[in-house]
Amino acid sequence: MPEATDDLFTREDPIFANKELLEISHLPGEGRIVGRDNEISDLATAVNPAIFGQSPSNVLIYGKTGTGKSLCAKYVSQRLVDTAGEEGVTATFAYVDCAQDTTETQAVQTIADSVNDSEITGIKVPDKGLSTSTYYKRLWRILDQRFNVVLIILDEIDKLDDDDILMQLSRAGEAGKITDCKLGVIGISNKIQYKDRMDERVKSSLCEREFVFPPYDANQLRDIMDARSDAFRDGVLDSSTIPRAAALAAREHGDARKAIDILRYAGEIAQSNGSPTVKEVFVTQARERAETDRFRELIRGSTPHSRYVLQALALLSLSNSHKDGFRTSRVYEIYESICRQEGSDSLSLRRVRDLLKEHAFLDIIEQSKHSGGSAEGSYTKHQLLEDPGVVKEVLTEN
DNA sequence: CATCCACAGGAATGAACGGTTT
DNA sequence: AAACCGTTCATTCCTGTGGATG
Repeated sequence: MPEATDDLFTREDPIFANKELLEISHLPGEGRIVGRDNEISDLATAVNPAIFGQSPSNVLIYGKTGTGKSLCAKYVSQRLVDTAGEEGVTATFAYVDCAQDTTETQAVQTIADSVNDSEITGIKVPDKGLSTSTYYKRLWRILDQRFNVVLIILDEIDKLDDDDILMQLSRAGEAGKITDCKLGVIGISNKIQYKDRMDERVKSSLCEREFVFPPYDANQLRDIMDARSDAFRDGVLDSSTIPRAAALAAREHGDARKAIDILRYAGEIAQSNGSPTVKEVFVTQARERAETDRFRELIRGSTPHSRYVLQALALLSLSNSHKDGFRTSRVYEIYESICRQEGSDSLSLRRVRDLLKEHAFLDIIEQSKHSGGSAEGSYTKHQLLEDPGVVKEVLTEN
């Protein structure tokens, strides 16, 4: 609707000039990745052979969330594909978020689907309905048909509930499943201990190279935010805003994603307050909003009972502050009463134990094992890692 | 030193569901 | 239309665990 001149809507955003720069999905272009130069060149040497159509080294990357692991992996892979193309080698890479595709079948499906082009190959990769081995067979066919080299990035590899896919991928060449195509795996994990529970055979082949990404320090975070500051209009950012946000984020976690979230929220708060500039004080409010948003995202899609369990724990933490956790039976009692209140049948104790374990895996709660006392054997205590107030608020929203 | 209790967690099972294939 | 296939959510049964108690 062009050129209408009423003042009902603001047509010029007073704060943001280019907000996409602050979206999590936004991939910074060349020269916009800050403070990861060493990591990038290390990665590049590891996968370098692919340019000549040889097998790239398999790589495992460790590092906490928001340290630029997937960013660098994607960046290097893209550059590799481009460079290989200049050398006349057809290469591609596939990115799998194992937090979403937790099972072997789903992961293979995503890989096959993302490297496929059914117009060229004539191979169809349906979303579901096929057996795992069928997906593999189609994947190998596609790869042999189309590519000389393929890189497979497995992000959050520790969320995978099986090692099977790693086995298959690492042995694909040897077992003669693929003949014309070389395959490299880049695994990304934020749990250092992940390697310990890996199958021995997989470990030796997958961990040819290992890199650890350290958290960003305050200076790097500031550079990262500076690099994206043209998301805002000129002069809108107070000079102290970014340093404040960087200091806050560095002290707490060194997570670049969270830091950028905070910056974006600060801008949105300025917007809704009608403030002409993004003031330093908005940063603190933004941090709180970032927290609740992150938590809401974390439990999105979880079943009602999974929430009740969490709610039970939140209630316990609120009424008994400064306790180092609550044992399963206590949580279960409260959970049962919440169920009665909600008018739904409660699940078995066994099931609730599993639900608690799932939350522990997502770092929403922390579990600790204890033993002692007469007739107590071993038991587990659960403690909320999030702010109980936030948890209760989000869970009782609707 | 065997017993006991309250809890942990593995294994087997199955129903419901949404999809493909032939 | 019937046969398959994988996933998720849940239950039931069963075997460990470990320190105080008699």
